[in-house]
Amino acid sequence: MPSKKSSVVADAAGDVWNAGCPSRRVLELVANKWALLIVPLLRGKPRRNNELLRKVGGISQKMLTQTLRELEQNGLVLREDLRTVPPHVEYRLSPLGLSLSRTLMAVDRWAEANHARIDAAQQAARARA
Amino acid sequence: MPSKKSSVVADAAGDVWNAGCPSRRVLELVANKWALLIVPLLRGKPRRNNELLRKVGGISQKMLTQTLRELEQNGLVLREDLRTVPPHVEYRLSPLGLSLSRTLMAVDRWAEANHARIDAAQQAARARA
DNA sequence: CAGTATCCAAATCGATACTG
DNA sequence: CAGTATCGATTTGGATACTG
Repeated sequence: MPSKKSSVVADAAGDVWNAGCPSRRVLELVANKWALLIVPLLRGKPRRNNELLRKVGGISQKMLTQTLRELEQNGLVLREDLRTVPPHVEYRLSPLGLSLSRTLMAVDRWAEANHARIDAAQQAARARA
Repeated sequence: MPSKKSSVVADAAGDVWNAGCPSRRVLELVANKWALLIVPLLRGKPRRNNELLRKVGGISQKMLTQTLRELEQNGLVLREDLRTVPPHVEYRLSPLGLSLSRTLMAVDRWAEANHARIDAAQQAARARA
Protein backbone atom coordinates (compact mmCIF):
# COMPACT_ATOMS: atom_id res chain seq x y z
CA MET A 1 0.00 0.00 0.00
CA PRO A 2 1.09 3.56 -0.58
CA SER A 3 2.39 5.38 2.48
CA LYS A 4 -0.33 7.46 4.04
CA LYS A 5 -0.09 11.06 2.90
CA SER A 6 0.56 12.84 6.15
CA SER A 7 -0.91 16.23 6.95
CA VAL A 8 1.28 19.08 5.94
CA VAL A 9 2.10 20.01 9.47
CA ALA A 10 2.89 16.53 10.71
CA ASP A 11 5.57 16.09 8.10
CA ALA A 12 7.56 19.14 7.17
CA ALA A 13 8.44 18.07 3.66
CA GLY A 14 5.05 19.51 2.78
CA ASP A 15 5.40 22.99 1.45
CA VAL A 16 6.20 26.23 3.21
CA TRP A 17 8.81 24.37 5.23
CA ASN A 18 10.63 23.62 2.04
CA ALA A 19 12.83 26.58 1.20
CA GLY A 20 12.47 27.12 -2.50
CA CYS A 21 8.83 26.15 -2.66
CA PRO A 22 6.79 29.02 -4.11
CA SER A 23 4.56 29.07 -1.07
CA ARG A 24 7.57 30.09 0.95
CA ARG A 25 7.72 33.35 -1.00
CA VAL A 26 4.13 34.00 -0.01
CA LEU A 27 4.96 33.33 3.60
CA GLU A 28 7.78 35.82 3.48
CA LEU A 29 5.49 38.35 1.86
CA VAL A 30 3.11 38.07 4.77
CA ALA A 31 5.60 37.56 7.57
CA ASN A 32 6.21 41.21 8.26
CA LYS A 33 4.49 43.48 10.67
CA TRP A 34 3.46 46.17 8.22
CA ALA A 35 1.65 43.74 5.95
CA LEU A 36 0.04 42.23 9.01
CA LEU A 37 -1.29 45.65 9.96
CA ILE A 38 -2.12 47.10 6.57
CA VAL A 39 -4.00 44.25 4.96
CA PRO A 40 -6.66 43.98 7.67
CA LEU A 41 -6.97 47.78 7.73
CA LEU A 42 -7.95 47.77 4.09
CA ARG A 43 -11.13 45.82 4.72
CA GLY A 44 -14.39 47.63 4.21
CA LYS A 45 -13.54 50.97 2.79
CA PRO A 46 -10.66 51.89 0.57
CA ARG A 47 -7.98 53.92 2.28
CA ARG A 48 -5.75 56.77 1.21
CA ASN A 49 -2.04 57.19 1.72
CA ASN A 50 -2.21 59.77 4.47
CA GLU A 51 -5.01 57.94 6.16
CA LEU A 52 -2.91 54.79 6.38
CA LEU A 53 0.04 56.81 7.52
CA ARG A 54 -2.01 57.99 10.48
CA LYS A 55 -3.75 54.72 11.26
CA VAL A 56 -0.72 52.46 11.15
CA GLY A 57 1.14 53.70 14.16
CA GLY A 58 4.87 54.06 13.71
CA ILE A 59 5.06 53.45 9.99
CA SER A 60 7.11 55.77 7.81
CA GLN A 61 6.09 56.99 4.37
CA LYS A 62 8.86 54.90 2.93
CA MET A 63 7.69 51.66 4.48
CA LEU A 64 4.07 52.37 3.70
CA THR A 65 4.76 52.86 0.02
CA GLN A 66 7.10 49.93 -0.11
CA THR A 67 4.62 47.59 1.53
CA LEU A 68 1.70 48.76 -0.56
CA ARG A 69 3.69 48.32 -3.77
CA GLU A 70 4.71 44.85 -2.78
CA LEU A 71 1.16 43.86 -1.94
CA GLU A 72 -0.03 45.39 -5.17
CA GLN A 73 2.56 43.53 -7.21
CA ASN A 74 1.36 40.30 -5.73
CA GLY A 75 -2.28 40.88 -6.46
CA LEU A 76 -3.44 41.49 -2.92
CA VAL A 77 -4.03 45.22 -3.07
CA LEU A 78 -5.53 47.35 -5.83
CA ARG A 79 -4.36 50.89 -6.31
CA GLU A 80 -6.75 53.38 -7.83
CA ASP A 81 -5.60 56.79 -8.88
CA LEU A 82 -8.58 59.11 -9.22
CA ARG A 83 -6.40 61.45 -11.26
CA THR A 84 -7.58 64.60 -9.61
CA VAL A 85 -5.77 67.71 -8.49
CA PRO A 86 -4.75 67.58 -5.76
CA PRO A 87 -4.01 63.85 -6.09
CA HIS A 88 -6.40 61.33 -4.66
CA VAL A 89 -5.31 57.70 -4.59
CA GLU A 90 -7.19 54.85 -2.98
CA TYR A 91 -6.03 51.43 -1.90
CA ARG A 92 -8.33 48.51 -1.43
CA LEU A 93 -8.14 44.74 -1.20
CA SER A 94 -8.53 42.46 -4.17
CA PRO A 95 -10.69 39.38 -3.60
CA LEU A 96 -7.49 37.46 -2.94
CA GLY A 97 -6.41 40.13 -0.46
CA LEU A 98 -9.76 39.96 1.24
CA SER A 99 -9.31 36.25 1.67
CA LEU A 100 -5.90 36.81 3.20
CA SER A 101 -7.19 39.54 5.46
CA ARG A 102 -9.40 37.06 7.28
CA THR A 103 -6.38 35.00 8.19
CA LEU A 104 -4.26 37.96 9.17
CA MET A 105 -7.00 39.50 11.26
CA ALA A 106 -6.94 36.34 13.32
CA VAL A 107 -3.27 36.94 14.05
CA ASP A 108 -3.92 40.55 15.05
CA ARG A 109 -6.75 39.46 17.31
CA TRP A 110 -4.62 36.79 18.88
CA ALA A 111 -1.99 39.37 19.68
CA GLU A 112 -4.53 41.66 21.25
CA ALA A 113 -6.23 38.90 23.19
CA ASN A 114 -3.04 37.39 24.58
CA HIS A 115 -0.53 40.14 25.04
CA ALA A 116 -1.14 40.19 28.79
CA ARG A 117 -0.22 36.52 29.04
CA ILE A 118 2.86 37.03 26.94
CA ASP A 119 3.92 39.99 29.01
CA ALA A 120 3.47 38.00 32.18
CA ALA A 121 5.54 35.14 30.81
CA GLN A 122 8.26 37.54 29.81
CA GLN A 123 8.31 39.13 33.23
CA ALA A 124 8.62 35.73 34.82
CA ALA A 125 11.47 34.80 32.48
CA ARG A 126 13.29 38.02 33.29
CA ALA A 127 12.87 37.41 36.99
CA ARG A 128 14.38 33.96 36.55
CA ALA A 129 17.30 35.32 34.57
CA MET B 1 -26.26 58.11 23.38
CA PRO B 2 -22.60 57.05 23.61
CA SER B 3 -20.79 56.65 20.30
CA LYS B 4 -20.94 53.07 19.19
CA LYS B 5 -17.74 51.23 20.07
CA SER B 6 -16.47 50.26 16.64
CA SER B 7 -14.82 46.94 15.96
CA VAL B 8 -11.07 47.00 16.32
CA VAL B 9 -10.47 46.65 12.63
CA ALA B 10 -12.91 49.28 11.52
CA ASP B 11 -11.16 51.90 13.59
CA ALA B 12 -7.42 51.62 13.89
CA ALA B 13 -7.11 53.32 17.24
CA GLY B 14 -7.81 49.88 18.67
CA ASP B 15 -4.66 48.12 19.62
CA VAL B 16 -1.98 46.53 17.47
CA TRP B 17 -2.21 49.53 15.19
CA ASN B 18 -1.10 51.68 18.03
CA ALA B 19 2.68 51.60 18.17
CA GLY B 20 3.55 51.34 21.82
CA CYS B 21 0.65 49.13 22.74
CA PRO B 22 1.93 45.90 24.27
CA SER B 23 0.04 43.87 21.71
CA ARG B 24 2.29 45.37 19.09
CA ARG B 25 5.26 43.63 20.67
CA VAL B 26 3.42 40.35 20.31
CA LEU B 27 2.72 41.08 16.69
CA GLU B 28 6.38 41.72 16.05
CA LEU B 29 7.27 38.52 17.83
CA VAL B 30 5.07 36.59 15.46
CA ALA B 31 5.65 38.58 12.29
CA ASN B 32 8.73 36.71 11.18
CA LYS B 33 9.00 33.75 8.92
CA TRP B 34 10.92 31.49 11.27
CA ALA B 35 8.38 31.80 14.06
CA LEU B 36 5.65 31.21 11.51
CA LEU B 37 7.33 27.97 10.52
CA ILE B 38 8.60 26.73 13.86
CA VAL B 39 5.56 27.18 16.05
CA PRO B 40 3.24 25.05 13.92
CA LEU B 41 5.98 22.44 13.59
CA LEU B 42 6.07 22.02 17.33
CA ARG B 43 2.53 20.72 17.48
CA GLY B 44 2.07 17.10 18.44
CA LYS B 45 5.46 15.78 19.36
CA PRO B 46 8.31 17.66 20.91
CA ARG B 47 11.18 18.31 18.55
CA ARG B 48 14.92 18.37 18.92
CA ASN B 49 17.39 20.94 17.69
CA ASN B 50 18.76 18.93 14.79
CA GLU B 51 15.35 17.75 13.84
CA LEU B 52 14.12 21.33 13.51
CA LEU B 53 17.26 22.25 11.65
CA ARG B 54 16.38 19.66 9.03
CA LYS B 55 12.65 20.28 8.90
CA VAL B 56 12.74 24.03 8.64
CA GLY B 57 14.27 24.44 5.23
CA GLY B 58 16.86 27.15 4.93
CA ILE B 59 17.20 28.04 8.58
CA SER B 60 20.64 28.35 10.12
CA GLN B 61 21.62 27.12 13.56
CA LYS B 62 21.94 30.70 14.65
CA MET B 63 18.43 31.69 13.62
CA LEU B 64 16.94 28.50 15.02
CA THR B 65 18.44 29.06 18.44
CA GLN B 66 17.60 32.73 18.40
CA THR B 67 13.98 32.11 17.46
CA LEU B 68 13.52 29.31 19.97
CA ARG B 69 14.98 31.41 22.76
CA GLU B 70 12.72 34.28 21.92
CA LEU B 71 9.65 32.07 21.86
CA GLU B 72 10.74 30.49 25.11
CA GLN B 73 11.24 33.86 26.78
CA ASN B 74 7.73 34.79 25.86
CA GLY B 75 6.12 31.68 27.21
CA LEU B 76 5.24 30.06 23.90
CA VAL B 77 7.81 27.30 23.84
CA LEU B 78 9.07 25.06 26.61
CA ARG B 79 12.61 23.80 26.53
CA GLU B 80 13.40 20.54 28.27
CA ASP B 81 16.93 19.40 28.77
CA LEU B 82 17.00 15.66 29.45
CA ARG B 83 20.53 16.10 30.80
CA THR B 84 21.95 13.05 29.14
CA VAL B 85 25.24 12.43 27.42
CA PRO B 86 25.25 13.07 24.57
CA PRO B 87 22.86 15.99 25.11
CA HIS B 88 19.19 15.56 24.39
CA VAL B 89 17.01 18.67 24.43
CA GLU B 90 13.37 18.83 23.46
CA TYR B 91 11.22 21.77 22.51
CA ARG B 92 7.46 21.76 22.73
CA LEU B 93 4.62 24.23 22.82
CA SER B 94 3.16 25.63 26.00
CA PRO B 95 -0.64 25.83 26.12
CA LEU B 96 -0.32 29.45 25.04
CA GLY B 97 1.93 28.40 22.19
CA LEU B 98 -0.54 25.74 21.16
CA SER B 99 -3.23 28.37 20.99
CA LEU B 100 -1.03 30.52 18.81
CA SER B 101 -0.11 27.61 16.60
CA ARG B 102 -3.69 27.28 15.46
CA THR B 103 -3.67 30.82 14.18
CA LEU B 104 -0.28 30.53 12.55
CA MET B 105 -1.13 27.26 10.88
CA ALA B 106 -3.91 29.10 9.14
CA VAL B 107 -1.37 31.50 7.70
CA ASP B 108 0.84 28.66 6.51
CA ARG B 109 -2.11 26.94 4.94
CA TRP B 110 -3.23 30.11 3.22
CA ALA B 111 0.22 30.47 1.71
CA GLU B 112 0.18 26.93 0.45
CA ALA B 113 -3.34 27.15 -0.88
CA ASN B 114 -2.87 30.44 -2.68
CA HIS B 115 0.69 30.63 -3.88
CA ALA B 116 -0.35 29.79 -7.42
CA ARG B 117 -2.68 32.77 -7.50
CA ILE B 118 -0.02 35.04 -6.08
CA ASP B 119 2.52 33.81 -8.58
CA ALA B 120 0.09 34.42 -11.41
CA ALA B 121 -0.62 37.93 -10.20
CA GLN B 122 3.06 38.63 -9.94
CA GLN B 123 3.67 37.36 -13.45
CA ALA B 124 0.94 39.59 -14.74
CA ALA B 125 2.36 42.57 -12.91
CA ARG B 126 5.80 41.92 -14.34
CA ALA B 127 4.41 41.62 -17.83
CA ARG B 128 2.71 44.97 -17.37
CA ALA B 129 5.91 46.56 -16.11
C1' DC C 1 -1.86 65.00 -1.48
C1' DA C 2 0.94 61.34 -2.83
C1' DG C 3 4.54 60.16 -3.44
C1' DT C 4 10.22 59.69 -4.99
C1' DA C 5 15.24 59.97 -4.07
C1' DT C 6 19.13 59.76 -1.21
C1' DC C 7 22.05 59.13 2.65
C1' DC C 8 23.43 56.56 6.28
C1' DA C 9 22.91 54.15 10.97
C1' DA C 10 21.36 50.02 12.82
C1' DA C 11 19.67 45.51 12.63
C1' DT C 12 19.84 41.00 10.38
C1' DC C 13 21.83 36.89 9.10
C1' DG C 14 24.94 33.28 7.20
C1' DA C 15 29.30 31.12 7.63
C1' DT C 16 32.82 29.51 10.33
C1' DA C 17 35.22 28.06 14.26
C1' DC C 18 34.92 26.49 18.81
C1' DT C 19 32.89 24.17 23.50
C1' DG C 20 30.83 20.89 27.03
C1' DC D 1 24.23 16.53 20.11
C1' DA D 2 23.31 21.10 21.18
C1' DG D 3 24.67 24.68 21.23
C1' DT D 4 27.94 29.63 21.76
C1' DA D 5 30.97 33.29 19.84
C1' DT D 6 32.44 36.15 16.37
C1' DC D 7 33.11 38.47 11.91
C1' DG D 8 31.67 40.67 8.01
C1' DA D 9 28.34 41.20 4.04
C1' DT D 10 23.72 42.51 3.21
C1' DT D 11 19.41 44.30 4.24
C1' DT D 12 16.42 47.24 6.50
C1' DG D 13 14.49 51.37 7.54
C1' DG D 14 14.20 56.25 9.38
C1' DA D 15 15.00 61.04 8.39
C1' DT D 16 15.25 64.53 5.22
C1' DA D 17 14.72 66.97 1.10
C1' DC D 18 12.47 67.31 -3.18
C1' DT D 19 8.57 66.76 -7.16
C1' DG D 20 4.13 66.88 -9.92
